[in-house]
Formats: sequence, C-alpha cells, structure tokens
Amino acid sequence: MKYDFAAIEKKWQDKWEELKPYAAVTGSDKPKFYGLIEFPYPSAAGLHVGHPRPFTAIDIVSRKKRMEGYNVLFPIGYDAFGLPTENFAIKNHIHPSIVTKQNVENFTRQLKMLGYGFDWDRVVDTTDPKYYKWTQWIFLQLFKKGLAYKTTMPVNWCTSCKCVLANEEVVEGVCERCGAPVVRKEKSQWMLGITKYADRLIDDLDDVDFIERVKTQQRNWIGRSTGTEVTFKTSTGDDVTVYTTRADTLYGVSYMVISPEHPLLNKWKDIIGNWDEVEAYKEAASRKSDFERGELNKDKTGVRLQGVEATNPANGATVPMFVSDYVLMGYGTGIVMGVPGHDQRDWDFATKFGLPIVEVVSGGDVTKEAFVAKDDSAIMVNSDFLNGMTVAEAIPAMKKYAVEQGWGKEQVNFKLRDWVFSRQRYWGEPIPLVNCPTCGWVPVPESELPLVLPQVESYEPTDDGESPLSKMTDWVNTTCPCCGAPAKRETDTMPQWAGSSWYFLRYMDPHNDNELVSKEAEEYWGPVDWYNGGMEHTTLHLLYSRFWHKFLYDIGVVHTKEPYAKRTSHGMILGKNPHYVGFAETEEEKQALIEKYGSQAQRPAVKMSKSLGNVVNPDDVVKAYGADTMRLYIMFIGDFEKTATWSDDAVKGSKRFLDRCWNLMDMAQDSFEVSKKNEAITHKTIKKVGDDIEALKLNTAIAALMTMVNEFYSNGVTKGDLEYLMLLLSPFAPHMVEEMWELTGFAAKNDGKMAMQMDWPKYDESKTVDAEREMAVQVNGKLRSTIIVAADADEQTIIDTACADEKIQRQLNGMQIVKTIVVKNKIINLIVKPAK
RNA sequence: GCCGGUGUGAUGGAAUGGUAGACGUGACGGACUCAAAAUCCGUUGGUGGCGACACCGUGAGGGUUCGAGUCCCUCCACCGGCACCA
Repeated sequence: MKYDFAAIEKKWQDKWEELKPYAAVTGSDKPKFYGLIEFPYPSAAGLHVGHPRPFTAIDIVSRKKRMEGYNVLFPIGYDAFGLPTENFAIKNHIHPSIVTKQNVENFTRQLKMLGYGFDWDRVVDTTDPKYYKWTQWIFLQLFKKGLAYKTTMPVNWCTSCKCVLANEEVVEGVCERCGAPVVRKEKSQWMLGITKYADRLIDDLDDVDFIERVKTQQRNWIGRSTGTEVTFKTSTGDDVTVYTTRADTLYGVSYMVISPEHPLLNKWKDIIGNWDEVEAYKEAASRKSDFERGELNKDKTGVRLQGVEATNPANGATVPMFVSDYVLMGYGTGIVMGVPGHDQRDWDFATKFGLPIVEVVSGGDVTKEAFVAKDDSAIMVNSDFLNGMTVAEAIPAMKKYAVEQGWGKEQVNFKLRDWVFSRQRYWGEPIPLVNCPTCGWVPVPESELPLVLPQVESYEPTDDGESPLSKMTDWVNTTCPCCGAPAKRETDTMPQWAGSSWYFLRYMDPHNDNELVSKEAEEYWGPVDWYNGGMEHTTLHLLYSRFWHKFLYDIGVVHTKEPYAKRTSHGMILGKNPHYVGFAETEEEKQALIEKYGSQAQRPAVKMSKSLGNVVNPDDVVKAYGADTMRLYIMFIGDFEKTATWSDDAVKGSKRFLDRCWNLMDMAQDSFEVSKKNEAITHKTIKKVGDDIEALKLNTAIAALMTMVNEFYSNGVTKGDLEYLMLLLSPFAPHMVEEMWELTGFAAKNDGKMAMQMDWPKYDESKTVDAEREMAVQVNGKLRSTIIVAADADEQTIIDTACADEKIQRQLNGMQIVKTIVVKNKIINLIVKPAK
C-alpha cells in the first residue's frame, strides 16, 4: 500500500476540525501546560519557512505533554497592526483592514495545512476592536498610575519625505525609502515609564528559566551600573553634578564637559563670554543626524565655555569647562568629568584641546593612550590618600569620603530609556485620550472603550508629521469627558509592540467582554510554562511584555510577577546564496562574483529574499512531500538554536524515513507483543526521544527514531514493536501516524482512540542496556582494541578480558602495567611502561 | 571597541572530559528490473599497505589530564546584537 500523504493529511485535518482534540479546558483537574509561540505578523507574502521551526517545535512539546496527561493550552493569533500592512495598503489602495483580513485567512489556511494542534477557538487578532479594547484599557491604567506621560523628545525626521520615521525605518542614518538623511526633530510624544521597572526587570530574571543568552542580553540592554554622583562648584554660582563609575580617578580630572542640549547652557547665556560660538555649536549639534553624531564622528569636537570654571571637590583644583556632543544628555546627568589619563574618549578630547593628562592609575603610558586597566588590581598614584590602594579599594574609599564630605552620593544608572509609545501612523490602536483646554489630558471613559479606529479615506502620512487621524476633524473634535467643553482627541496611535505585550493573557480567556482575562482563567493558566521566540525580540518584545505584566501584577490583574516561566530561542532558516563563490566553476567566475557582490559572495547561506530568488514557500514543500515531511525536516535540519540552511535535497531524507516507517506495516508480524530482539532499542529510543523533546533537541530525537527503524529493518518487526514507534513518532508526524494507527488495528483495539490520545510510552531503565557491552581499550591513552563484556561484569573481569585480548597482548609485550582506569560501560585505559 | 555565539568528512550535522564523525544528504558497489525510477543490502575522514595493521585528523599555537572537539591561556576567521552609556 502506498503512503498517499495528500489524502491522509486531508482526512485527519478534517477529523480534527470536527473532534477538536486540541481544545484546552479552563479549570480541568489535570495539570496544565501552557506552550506559547510568538504569534505571527500576517504579511502579504504568507508563511515563511522560518515560521514552522518554532511552531513545530512547541507543537511537538505540546503533543507530548498531552499524551503525558496534561491539559494543554497551545494557542495561535495574529499580531496584525503595523507598518508593512499600512505601506502595502497605501501602495495598492486597499484598506489595511481588508489587507489584514486576507492575510489572516491565508496564514490560517497554511497553519492548518501543517497540522498544528492549536486550539482554534482561542484565536486572537490585535486589530480586532474586541481585542484592542483591552490594549487601550491597559494603556489607561498606565496613564492613571502616571506611567504614561507626554514629553517633547527628539524623533527621526526624514528631510525629504518630511515625516517621522520609526527607528526600524532608519538604516545607517538615512531614510529606508528615499535615502535622504534623517535628522532629529523635537516632537511631543507619549512615553511609558519602563525605567521605573528597570531594577525589577533585572532582578526577577533570577527567578525564571530563560536561556542564558537571553538573560545576558536583557541585562546588558537595561545596563544597570552603580557609581557615584559628584557635585562640583562652578564660577557661575550653579553647582554641577556628574555621574562616574570611577570615583577613584577624581584626582585625574583636568576639565569638565557639558552636553549641547543641557538646559544650564541657556541659563548661563550671559555668563559665557563666547556665547555666539557656543550657540553655533549647539545649533550644529542639533542639526547633525544620529549617524553623523555617532558612527562617523568619533573625532571629538567642542567649544570651551569662556568664563566658566569648575572646582574639583577632591583637591580644590580649578578646571575649564567645555561643551561637546560626545556627552549625551540622556545618560547620567548630561555633564561628565574629563579624566583623560584613564578614559579613551576623554584622552582623545584632551589631546585635541591641549589639556593636561594626569596619571592616577599606574601601569600604562598615558602620554600614548588612556590606560584603562583590564582588572581592578592596578595601583593608584598622584591621588593623595588613595595612593597605594588598588582600584578595587580606591573606588569605595573615595565614594565613602565623598559622601562624608557632602559632595557625593551613590547613584545607580540605567542605559534603558523610557519607551516612546506614540506613532504618527494610521494602522495602530488609537490612544484613548482627549486633550481639553481646561482639564488637560483626560482619559476616554472605560465604558466607551474600545475607541474604534475610524475609517478614513487617506491613511498616508501627512507632510507635517502629524498622524493621518489628525485630518479626520469629525473624529478629532469631541467633548471633554470631564467638563464637557470642546476638546480634541489624541491622534497618534500605539506602536506594534502594544498588542503583543499582553496577548498571551487573552488566550486564557479570549471571548471575555467584561474583563481582559478572568481571575479564574488567569490563575489556572498563568504563567506561560514555555515560550519560544526569536532572539531579535529579546530586547524589545520580551522586555516590553515583562514590563506590562509586572504592571498588571501591581494593579492586581495577574497573580505572577513574571509572564513566562521558561524562554527558549530558535535560529533563523537561511537560503542558499546564489552568488556564493563556492558555486563558481572557474577562477574568473569567482573573481566576477567577488567584484560584484563583495563580502556577500563569501557567504554560502543568506537570508531568504525575493530578489535573490532563494525563498522557499511552505505550500510548495507540503504539496511535493506532505506536511509531515515538512515538519520532520524543519526539526531535523540541525541544532534548534542555531541558524540553519534550507536544502531541497535533504528534505528527501525525511520523506524517505516516513516511507520506511509506513512500509514497516507490510513486513510486520501480526502480533501485538513486543519482540525480544527489539526490546532494548525500543526502551532506549523511548528514553532518548522523551529526553530530547524536553531539551528541544529534536534533531537527535528524530535521529534516534531513524536508528530504531533501521534496527526494525534488520531485526524484523511485530505490530507490537510498531506501537511504540507510532506513539513516539506521533508528535512529529501526526497525520501519518494516525492513519497507521488505524490500519494496524490499534485504534480498534483501544476503543477508537487516536494515537495522540494514548499515554506517552514509559521505558524501563534496566531494559535500555544491552546484555553485553562493547568497551574501548586504550593503552597509554591510545585506542588499541575493543572488547565485549557482560553489562554487569566487575572491574577485575573487565581488566582480565582486556589483557587477554590479542591486540592488547601485543601492546603489553615487554611492558608492565603501572595503572588501570576503568570507566564502566565506556572505556578502559591501561598505563604501561617498559618492564625492567 | 564592547557583549554574545560559532568554527568537526564532499555536505547538513552528532558526541554528561571516555571508541570523533551518530543520523541524514551525496557518491560508489550490489540485488530487483528489458531498462529507468522507487525499494532493499553494503561501502564511504585522510595517508601508507595485498593485508593484518600503522600513522595523522575537530580554525592556529600552547597548557591541564591516564585521556581534550569538550576545560584553561594566547591568537585567527566568521555570524548576531549594541555602540561616545562617563
């Protein structure tokens, strides 16, 4: 009988649609398991082959959990607001909501095609007013607690399109679309106070099971550092405070620098002797794009403030003050102390402006470059009472002294900035606030949520950088919910990150019109037990959603501090690079490729893209080989965490394996007993596959199943042996297994239960070991022979057997054994030296 | 520059400090076939040897160990992220 995957997959998908074996039951007595994948952005291009990698992996985990008796929640939804849809809509003159609807339908078809065990009754869509009602509700709670505030801040402004760009749209300092330079422009923006949660976002990482890479990246992104704030007196009458992590270098300060945006500069307008020059510098700095200011311009520039001097509180020395754009207004206090001896940036600046360079930590040559000690055991010099101390001792000593003297205090700083939450775009959740001339910003009453995104004729960005909604005067003009006077709605919308910051909560109770999630559902399902997603979301989505969840915890909506108990990450799927030099036949071709594509030509694999023609469409794969093959291959492709390259050839291997499984039915003896010959491999495989699924090592789990099948081919097989193969394979290739389960009579035998409804098989540790073991025998660490010994042989028997081996005899000739090392079931090492 | 990761046959990739290359592609040989495909059975790291075997081999160089792909040190290359964060 032939394995007709197309018919079989259709048959079982229809059956699942009808029977709903994947429905999650809130409040069941079974232990719960909540497996989560990052919900996709429904693009016009459809599912990419990258999507099935995490989806299949967590599907497999979820299926195994179900068989182990868990009540499983494995949901799916769509993160459908966002720029690509909006741009597609503008270009093709179709309303974004229609584009979204079409894309969601296509994604749904593709996901069902792949046989995922999603609970399709719990689908969420961030663009559904019933959903974003609660996104808006959360925003209002943030607003009420003072965590959402409006402030003027610099945004990316395209000088040619005359519009605000998201950071993602700025590529190397120029506009992604038109290539014109992008500059900073001051605009009023809604912000969320994520920095208030910075400490908790770092500290609570200790309590969750995230892969270490993710934790490190989050910690680095938040960037907590503990240092000292030191206050200097200045000749202007104002004191200035600097932040430093190197209080030990205070005796090495030879100048001060203030950021061009610092408000004190304007205050000092009349004091600064060369104000014209300073003002021109400020002006120039504001005109610079981020790119010029950061990437290109590592050259230090600046202007000395005539008539402004600061006094070093540590030694009373008077030092000049400069304005320079290498000091950022957004970090620390916007003013730094210049220690050119021990900070390379300060050294560059001091060298350029001819400022003194004082050595206060010994070990380098500060006339050549700044000495930044790798460890903190270097010794202090030229530093009064710190002399002779190590850096490690000097930092706290100086800090303590500064605090005692009243001009210093300990200070913790973060790199993390507050979250810029508004977008001047159409396709997002409207921000539910009204601006009243008398009452200020007033929330739309919760009873009026959702504040529905109005239908507009034109959703193109405006010339003045205002949201497209601002042109909808009917919608914009409203009355103040507070005093009833005429007022205007906020016309900015929320960023795409809003809807995705809490979607996992909605899955728990997706049809609830009265609450975001019911207490009962949240307490039953929360937290997410296992969340898998891409590394690219580690610093944005993951951090934002942890922040929102902590806020919801604080206001009593959820019962756990952290949303996700466990986080894993998958690698990207790349395509073959058609321009790779390795594919060139001749030397000339190679040279031509390198000339044309540069370093791109050196990479065998690159991201899939239409222009390279290396995109693989899951539809085509499923059509040619079936969904089970697709699922199996994408798991077998390699280490789940690493990037992998798609290979059309290798897909065949997975198909061949499924064929081999299928064909076993023809050769199976008609007995429901496990054959003695296959007992060891069966127990070994149950163990290996189970362990590997838990560790997400699905490639080796599949390899183990292949080994099992290979043994079945050489040992012969019974239906009883097949039962275990089917159960183990069921999470990977659910369609084919159900068909086999039925054909081999196991369905009938088990009251019509499907394989996926059976218990996950258990193994007997004692049966996973063969009666006899092969052991390697080394002489002086070099492999010389292998021996066969009984699994329960004692050490002496093993040594005797090894020494009796013919090849070992030859090695031992004329030698005496001085030491033996025996590692049970693995290896024996005989250490010998020439006999006297 | 900083942080994180990777480097293993022709190739994708396996290896709790314990027989390097599991499993899969590809290639080669055989069976079946008029033939091909499919399928099944073998072989497949390199060098030398008819052979038994011997030597070499996990980016480079050192080290620790009875034993290192794995641990430590110093480099090199590539990938990802951040980048004047005081």
